[in-house]
Amino acid sequence: MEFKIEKKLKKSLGRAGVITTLHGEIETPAFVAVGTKATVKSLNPEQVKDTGAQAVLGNTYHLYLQPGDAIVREAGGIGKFMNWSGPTMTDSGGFQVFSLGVAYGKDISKITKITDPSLLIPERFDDNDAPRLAKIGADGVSFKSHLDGSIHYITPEKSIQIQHNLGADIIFAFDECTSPVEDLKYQEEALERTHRWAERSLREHINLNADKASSFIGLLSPLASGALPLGSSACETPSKRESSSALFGIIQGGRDENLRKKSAKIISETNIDGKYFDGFGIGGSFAKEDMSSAVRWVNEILPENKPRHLLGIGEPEDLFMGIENGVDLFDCVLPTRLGRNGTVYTKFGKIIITNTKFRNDFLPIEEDCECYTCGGKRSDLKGAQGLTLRSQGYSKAYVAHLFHGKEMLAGTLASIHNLYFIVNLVKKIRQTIIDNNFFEFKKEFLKNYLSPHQV
RNA sequence: GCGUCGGUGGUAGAGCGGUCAAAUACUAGGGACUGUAAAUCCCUCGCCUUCGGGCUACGUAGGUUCGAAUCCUACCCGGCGCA
Repeated sequence: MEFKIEKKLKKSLGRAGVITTLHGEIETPAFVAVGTKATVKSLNPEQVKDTGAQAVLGNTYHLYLQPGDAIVREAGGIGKFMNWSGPTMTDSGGFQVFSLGVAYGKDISKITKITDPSLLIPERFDDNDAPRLAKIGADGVSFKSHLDGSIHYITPEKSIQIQHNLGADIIFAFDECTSPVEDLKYQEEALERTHRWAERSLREHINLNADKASSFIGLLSPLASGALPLGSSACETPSKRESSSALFGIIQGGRDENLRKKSAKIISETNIDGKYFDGFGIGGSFAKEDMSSAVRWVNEILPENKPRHLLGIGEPEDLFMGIENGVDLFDCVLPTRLGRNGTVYTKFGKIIITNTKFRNDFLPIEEDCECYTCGGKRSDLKGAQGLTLRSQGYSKAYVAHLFHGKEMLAGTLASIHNLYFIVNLVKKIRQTIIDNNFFEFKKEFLKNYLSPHQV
């Protein structure tokens, strides 16, 4: 993996660049589609590609449980397995330490509305035997499978081994995403743990690469003698080579400035015999107000020449914030989850498509949207005189009808629109960095998007 | 015509003397969702309300009872059986 910065945003940390992987380039800043279980929910890879998404991010924990990383490896890696030819990434399972741990069954998530963490500290105490599916142990995390209740102990080494089997282009160190509700003392402990795990992740990654390199040499000998192993093809060798991935370290530290900066410093300096992380993830569960400062503190310290991924974010306003503060990659479940649940993005804010007022609204979700759902990607249609026509696309009334009827196509059409909306918002922002009008665009977009007026 | 079973909120369907404005599901209305325990979850769903409560309701009309969706009578409507 390589990363090249093309242009920097003046008076800020922002930049536009290109990440080159063995499966293609990612022009950054970029929004990566989330495909937890090796599928972007309700979309096939072609539909994902048509939204403009350049990469897909799967999940270690989910794919380890089902179908198992051995199967994915046998299939030729997550990309081949899911029939996605572009760049792929996998998350380490670190988020599940949080979502299946302290956050399990609670009203806390990636973004919390609680601004003052001290408000919730008392709750922590009568909370210790609350049911949870993830428990942090001495040198890893024990997970109780949400599928069948079986217990799995995931260590940093295990996470990296699984991720090597999954074979994504970019993989992440195993970390602990902490709850914003935890106090400073806990955040410190957790951060030290994440840092120890980071080093172990990196070490395992390097060891596995070394093993691969030696088995790769081993593979060469029968080829050199012209004796192809039965069942193998000439493609085998390059595909083995393709399995080498880049490892990103993850910064944590909650909302505390010192911890965030310390984490950025330690993770960026972590190395095994002079081998460092290839890029960085910025993790954590935030109160929304804390996010921009946390990102800025971190990115001021991280080396400029390596990509930074703001994990699990975000909403349009978060994307502007992140990009301005030096983030290169984002991923977020919102476009697809909101889509499946009947909420769609528009430049004037989100709308709930099932609302009564859309039942007889025969216009597309956004008339000038270029996504398939809104009709924009239908320019291949020809009129009587051979003129190119713009399809009317699907109307709000129709999409609403599909939701009311619980038709599968509902989630698909809404997800296509949402993913297109977010992916292309980031693309537009990238272009404004290159064209030197980022701040104007940001002001104009957010003025419309955050204002309450209707579509 | 006789007998019999039944008629409950937008729908289906519990309730079978007080704790019933009536379980539950669906529909409907509104909302939430940020490295996916998620095609999920939450709230509302007779009318009025100063949110304490008030009023009208379980086919219709009477009656029994301190009290009836629940018991009795008549009538209306529907299913089934017999003529």
